[in-house]
Parts: sequence; C-alpha cells; structure tokens
Amino acid sequence: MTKKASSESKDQRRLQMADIARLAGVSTSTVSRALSKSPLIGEETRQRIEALAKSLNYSINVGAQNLRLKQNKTVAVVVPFDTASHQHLSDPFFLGIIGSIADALTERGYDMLLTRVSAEELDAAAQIYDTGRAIGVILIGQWRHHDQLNQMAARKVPIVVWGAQIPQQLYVTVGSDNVAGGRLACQHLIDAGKKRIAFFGDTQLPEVAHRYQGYCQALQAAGMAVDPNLVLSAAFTEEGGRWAVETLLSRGVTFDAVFACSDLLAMTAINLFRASGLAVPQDVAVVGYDDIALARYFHPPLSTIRQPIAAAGEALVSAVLALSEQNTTGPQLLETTLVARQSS
Amino acid sequence: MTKKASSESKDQRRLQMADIARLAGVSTSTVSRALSKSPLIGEETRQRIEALAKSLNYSINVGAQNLRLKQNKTVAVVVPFDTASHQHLSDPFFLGIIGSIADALTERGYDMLLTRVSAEELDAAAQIYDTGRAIGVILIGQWRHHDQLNQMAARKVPIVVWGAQIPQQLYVTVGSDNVAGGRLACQHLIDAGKKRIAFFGDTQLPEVAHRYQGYCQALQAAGMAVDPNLVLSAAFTEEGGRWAVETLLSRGVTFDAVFACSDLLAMTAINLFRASGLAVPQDVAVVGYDDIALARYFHPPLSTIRQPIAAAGEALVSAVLALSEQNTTGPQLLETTLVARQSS
DNA sequence: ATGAAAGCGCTAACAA
DNA sequence: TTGTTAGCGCTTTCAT
Repeated sequence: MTKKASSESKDQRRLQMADIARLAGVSTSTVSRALSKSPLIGEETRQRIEALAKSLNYSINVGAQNLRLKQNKTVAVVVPFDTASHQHLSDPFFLGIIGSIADALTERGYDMLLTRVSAEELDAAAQIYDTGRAIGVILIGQWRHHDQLNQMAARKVPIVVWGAQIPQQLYVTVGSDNVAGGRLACQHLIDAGKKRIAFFGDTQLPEVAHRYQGYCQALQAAGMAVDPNLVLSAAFTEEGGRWAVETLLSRGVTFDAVFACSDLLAMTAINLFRASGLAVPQDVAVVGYDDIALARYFHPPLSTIRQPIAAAGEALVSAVLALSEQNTTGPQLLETTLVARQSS
Repeated sequence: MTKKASSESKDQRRLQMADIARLAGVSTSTVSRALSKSPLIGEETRQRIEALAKSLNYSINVGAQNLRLKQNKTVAVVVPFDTASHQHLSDPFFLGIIGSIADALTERGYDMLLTRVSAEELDAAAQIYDTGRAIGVILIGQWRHHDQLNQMAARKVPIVVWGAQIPQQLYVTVGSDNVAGGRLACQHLIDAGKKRIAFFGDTQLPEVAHRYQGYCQALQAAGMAVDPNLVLSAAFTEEGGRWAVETLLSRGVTFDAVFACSDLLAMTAINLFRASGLAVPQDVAVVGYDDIALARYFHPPLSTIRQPIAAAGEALVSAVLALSEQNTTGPQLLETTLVARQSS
C-alpha cells in the first residue's frame, strides 16, 4: 500500500546514480563529477566512486545524459530498398561501405544507427533526425530519389548521400569519380585492342549516367563511335545481367568487350557468355565496377574499377558531422582506380 | 542582457512540444495526448494538432520520451573483430545476417545500433546495455569468446550470440545445425563416389568443431576412416585457404574432395587447385559452407551448405527481445540444407 | 570540495 | 475534454 509497492516485483530495477551516491555516502552531484573526471573532485573520492561504479557495473545512462546535455553522438545510416529493382542490403559493395562507415564512426566515438527504409517513404530518414535519434543521416544509394533528397536538404536535415553530384542539388554527395571510372574502364578495353565495347547499366541512375559519360568520352577520344546497339540498360541485378546478355546476343551485333557497371553484373554476364560458348577474355573481355571482395576470387579474376571504400566511410562521416555542426561542406569526389585482372 | 541572450545565435533551436502547444493555443499535455492518439482527446483538436506538427516537421523527441516512459526500442548488434584472424565486417555471410536482423527489427518497430568492437574489449558490448543505449545485444560471431560471453550472461545482460551451442553455456545461442551441415556436406561427397575427403576449417571454433563432428559421422557411417592428414585447420580467410591447399598438396597424400567450412575458403581453394592443374569437380570436388550470394556466380557454381539467413535474423531478434523482457529462451538450432551445384 | 535545487523534453496522475 | 504538476536520470549553477 505504501509507495514502495509501486516497484515491479520481477524486474530488479536498473542501478542509477542515486544508488551509487547512497552507497558511497555522497550526493549525486559528487558522483556525477567523479564519473566525469571533474577537477572539482578530490582525487581519493574520485577513485573510490569509480571503483564502486565499476564493481557494480554501473554506467551513466546515456539517454538521460544526452537530454540534460542536449547532445547526441549517434549518426543514422539509411539504406533505401527499392521495392522495384530489388537491390537492397544484399549488395556486397554497399555492405562494404557500411562497414567502413562503422569504422569511421567508432573511431570518432559515435554510434551508428542502421535503418532500412522503403524508397517510397524516404522521409523516414528525416524522421530519424527530427525525433532526435541521430544528429545526421548518411544515405546509401541515391537511386532516383533526387527530389526527395533535395527537399530534406532544403529543410536543413544534415544529410549526406553516397552517389553522384548532379545539377541543382541541395544535398551533399560523396561518391567516386564515376566519369573518370567509366573512362578508365573503357580506355583499358580500347588499349587491349577491343573495337566493339558494350555498356551494361541503367543510365537512369545518376552514377551510371556518369559512368556512361566516361565510356563515351573514351570512345570518342579513340575516334570510335558510340553504337546504341551496344548500350544495354541493365539493372544491377542478376536478372538485369541475364536480360542484357540475351538482348545483346539476340541483336546479332558484333562485340568483343563489355563494360558492366557493377561487379555483380559483370560476373553474371561472364557466366552467361561462357554458357553461350564465348571465352572470356578472348572472345569477350569484361570489366566490372566496384571491386568487391569477391572480384579477385572469380574465375577469371575480374578486372574492375575500384571505388575506395575506406576513404568513402571517412568522407561520408566527416561530411555529416560537419553538417550537423552547421558547417557547410561541399561534395566530395573520390578517386577511382583500374584494377586489371584476367577478365580483360 | 535579458535571459533571451542565452540562446545561441547561429543554431536555430529545435522545435519542441511547447512550441506546438503555444502555436495551437493549448497545453503541452494536450499536444502530447493528441500526438499519441489518446482517446481522451477531441477528434478535431487532434487533427488540428497533428496537421500543425506535420507542417512544421515536428516529431516527438524520442530521447526525452524514452526517459519519461522508461522504455527504449533499440537493439545493439555487435560484431567483434578478431585482431588476429582478421575476419570482420567484410565476411559476406555476416553481412547478410546483419541485413536480416535489420529487417526483423524494422518489422517490429525497433532500431538497430551497429557496433564493431575489438575482441579484446568485448565488454564494450555489455556497456551498450549498461548505459541504456540498447535493451539487448546480438553478438555476431562466437569465436573464442566463450568465457567473456558467459560472464555477461551471468550478470543478466540480455545477449544472444550467433554461434554454436556448447556445454556449460549461460548465454543463449542461435545458429545453424552445424553437425547436420557437416554431415550433409560429407555425405554428399561420399554419394558422389569420393573416397578421400579433406576437411578445411579451424576446429578451435565451436561452429567449425561441430561441422567437423558431422564430417566424421558421415565418414564413419560409410565405413571410412578419418585420416588426420586430410584435416587442415585453416582460418576463414584467403590466407587460410592458401595455407590449407599448399599444405595438403605438400603432404603428398591422395585426395579427391574437400569440405571447406566457408564459401570463401572453398572459393580460394578452387582457384588454387585450378592453378595447380587440378580440375574441379573432376579431380577434386569441393563443397563450401554458408551459401553466400556469390556462391552461385562462381565458376564452377559452388556446392555448399545453406544457412538460413532470413530465419537467423528472426530467431536472433525474437530471442533477444524475449530476454530483454525477462523471459527465458533456449538456444535455437536452424536447419541447414545442401545446395548441390557444379563444384561437386 | 561538496550539496541543494533547477531543468533538459516529455508523459501521466490528478484536479477541474 | 483539458490544464497543472511532478518526475524520468542526469548535470550544473549557486551556495556553502
């Protein structure tokens, strides 16, 4: 009947600062100061309290602390999954980036909140910020979300997007230099003596559009024309690869190389070419994009354009932290490199 | 000089409930009730307040709400990285599990905090719970952390581990049936007429030890002896694979098949066998473990033991939620299946 | 060097 | 139906 009765019977209450204070015979202020290493505290008191806390596995409640301090060391990483072109968290490249972001955040003492949101309700990403769960958002995969992203940026949500820099863009992007990457890949195939180089990739996506630009530049620089018959708008999936290969073969045009805009696409293509009796790289040379871990385990080891994953995490994190501190940051273009292996 | 001066000049203060209340001409309680769809509120007031909040992009501050409600809908996912056997967030299989956990949590309205911690300071995982940042922890990768995990469980940290169930275990594990998986793999090779089946994997790890058990069981059931010369304690890495293949070849023993305890290991092995002039599967049949996405893109498409990734996420999440609600849960063994492709 | 008291943004008795 | 008030667990003036 007394107020004591209010505590639930089965769950032993979590320890809190008041408990430590009582046990140590001091006030909560003193405990707070001791645990935050305030210079106001006596050395021996501090040690006593620290020892007590450690022995009881007490740690300051971060939620309460954040509320009081009006701070928060959490960054959200959002992976939109396109309900249509089903490439979500299973893409090895994106997974790699997430890992590198995790590293970069950990290094700076930040926590990472990982969320998947359907592309239709992308403002869920902004919500994470609005609710104060995170001080900023890193969005992996620009896809076709340009307008929604612009809206968020317009209302000052600290958001950084992994993707391509495109005109009229209010949000900050970090991405690899896709134009250079496309040029590198195509140039490499030209250098290998290839004359009829196909392009696999959905040019609706900003990043792919840039890679296509690079592809065209390299062809033009070599005095070769862009043949629309060799350009296949394949999604980043296995089905995309299958469709591209079948379509290409059915068109009956000649080709001796393919630049595929993702390693997955490249691998699917190689398998299908082989199944059709075409030897890689002799009959068809193939270059991929991303340099995922498995590219070099592939047979033949896959030539590809490497995106600098570790640098990506760093750049994304420092951009979002800058934004969250009201500093302005520009877009970042990371360098791509050609990794020539046996598929070309 | 007045109190107004205390507000920082450059950062426009975040909107809060009191602001909405003032703008709507009601009290904060009313706003709170409206936004939480309390039945006590008038329908039209509710709509008015909801509309106002939406138009201003106001969302309830989750931190403050959690503090007041003594709740928290966040689960931590911890990936220890062994500084020695460097397999961390880059393992495609673990990455897949993380994705499936993210799905399972999202479905239940929980947030996911992703953290990498070095294996040496594994109690950082417990800290996440102690500080109230998460109501429970899912740990990916049992490795050799058995004792530390037991200690955490002993002090009632709600923790669920992806790994193998072993004796004297206080913590809850969810994992695939590794013994059955090992048996399946080996049996399949025996059925294919193989007589000298090697085993690649570090049997110090509980899960691998179980797979080894299954391997031995299958051999014995077929009346075949376990030849120690064919058992290679390879780490889950490329170097591990290289070492295993080289050692096996250098021993000069005959062998016609390999059961590798991870797909990565299997792929490395296949590449090296091929480089040594051995044909897969004719000279050496290879079966892997995990069925990572790239297994079927491999050449030849990799036969492997599938671990049920989607089910894994579900099971891990429901276990950790049960624990966090003081319910007891037992360990979960998920079914493994053989996926026979062309490498065997 | 330490304690008392106010308040971070919110919710829920309780009162009206 | 709505407002007033107390308090979630913590930090920090301000006083001692």
